Order: sequence, then structure tokens, then C-alpha cells
Amino acid sequence: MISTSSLLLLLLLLLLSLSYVYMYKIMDKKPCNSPSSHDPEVRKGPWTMEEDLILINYIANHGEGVWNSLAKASGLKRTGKSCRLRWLNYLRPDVRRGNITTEEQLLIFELHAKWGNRWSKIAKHLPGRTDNEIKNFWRTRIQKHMKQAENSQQQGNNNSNISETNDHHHHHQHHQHHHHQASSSTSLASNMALQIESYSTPSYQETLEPFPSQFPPITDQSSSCTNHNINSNTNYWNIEDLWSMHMLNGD
DNA sequence: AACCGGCTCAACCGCTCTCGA
DNA sequence: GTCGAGAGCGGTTGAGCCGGT
Repeated sequence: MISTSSLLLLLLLLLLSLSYVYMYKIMDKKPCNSPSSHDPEVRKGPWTMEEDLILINYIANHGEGVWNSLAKASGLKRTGKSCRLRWLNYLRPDVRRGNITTEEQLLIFELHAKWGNRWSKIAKHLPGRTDNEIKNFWRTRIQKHMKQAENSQQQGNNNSNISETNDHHHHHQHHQHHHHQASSSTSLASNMALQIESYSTPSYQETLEPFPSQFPPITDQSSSCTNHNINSNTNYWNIEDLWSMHMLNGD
């Protein structure tokens, strides 16, 4: 009697074979076969089709876990670590890749506001997503825009003198953050994600591109974190506020 | 056509954590 | 208590791709 999971894995095996044939033959993509390591027994670098098939087949028959012995028993010239990573981040049947939805973006923002760079913890709340993918998403898409925002803000600061009133208010905001970090960070994350959502395009590549240099004003009226003079442009959330709160959320 | 720079993401590295002996 | 092995985590790297010049 073949179990459902074994059947799924065999199906995956077949699909993978076909996709590899496409990748390597049609696209003429050649994986690196020469390990950079001095140890000829340990392979490094991109996985080949053969290695993937061996790993999938082995796990289909023996299950996952005990990665070092798996690596040896399967005949793969890879470390257990490498096998584990390949399986968890790429070969697992339930792994989803690409097209991070706006809902997922929202969740990533909220969870990152809560926990910081706890990628695996965040990944547990996004079914099918790996910590590696979320980490890459954050670093390549979000941090890029944050840096841009930071730079544009610095330029703004250089070009114009900030009045003492505004400065005072800025500090006042920081002060408020100390007292309402959980609610304000959540609402901030929501606002940021909604902002992104409003700019999102169906294309994964284009998602987030027009990320604004300043975040929208906090409009959550029910929040106890009141923003006086909310009409004023000076009261927009900015990158410093965001990261202050990240720090305050403490990780 | 060739070069360059930026971007993405799979994979690696170094470290910490956990658990059994 | 501590030692070692395995697992897991977060940071970083580098190959490949792509658009601009």
C-alpha cells in the first residue's frame, strides 16, 4: 500500500525531472559541478538534477531528519546541513515560491514589527514560505526602500532647517512610542502594508517599487497613540520612527 | 556587441540551541 | 555538570540574470 505522501513525492519526482529537462536542455543552464572546497568528497554549490532526485527519492523511502546520516546513506556527497537546506527550502512538496501576496506582505510586516528578524518564527505563520525566502524578501525589497527613504529624509534634513517646534514634536512622537509600542507598531505595520498594497502590481518584480519615501500618517482614530497636528506633513511616520519602534520591540 | 551595475535568491558559514550519553 | 553531535537560525556571499548605456 502506497501512502499519499509517497505518492505525492513520486509525482513531485516526475515533475521535477521534467522541469529539469526543460531547464538544462532548453535553457542550456549548467549547474556548477566542481566544488570550491578542497575536499573532493564534499560537494558544494548548486544542486544538480541527479542530486535532487536522489534526495527526494531517499526521503520518500526513509523520511526526513537525521540529516548527517541521511547524507551518508543516500550516497550524496553533501553535508547533512546542505541536504536539510535543500529539502526544506526547495524540494519539500508544500513549499511555495515567488509571488508573495499582499496578505503575506502585511503579515510579514506585522510579524516583523513584533519579533524583528526572527525569520523562522515569522515563516511558521506563512504556510509554504521558508525563512530564507522571507529573509530575502525583507532584505531585497523592504530594506532597499527603507534605505532609500532614509537617504531622501537625510537629504531633506540637509536642505531645510527643521524648526524647533517640529523637532520637539518629533521627540514627542518617540516618547509616545515608548508607551504604546505594541498597538502603534501593529497599526504602523498595517498602514505600511496597506500603502504597499495600494501600489502593488500583479507582477512580483514590480511589487513595492513605488514605495514612498515617507509613510502615510497614522489614521487609526481609536489608537491611544494620538498624533496631534496630524494634518501637518511633519507628522508623517518616517524611517527613524519605524526603526525606533523596531528597536523598542526589542529582540 | 560588449560592458557595467543592480537585483534576486539559492546556498554557504558561523554561531547558538537542544538533547542524549 | 559537561561534552559532543545534530538541528536550527540569522547573516552573508556569489552566480546568474536583466536592463541601461
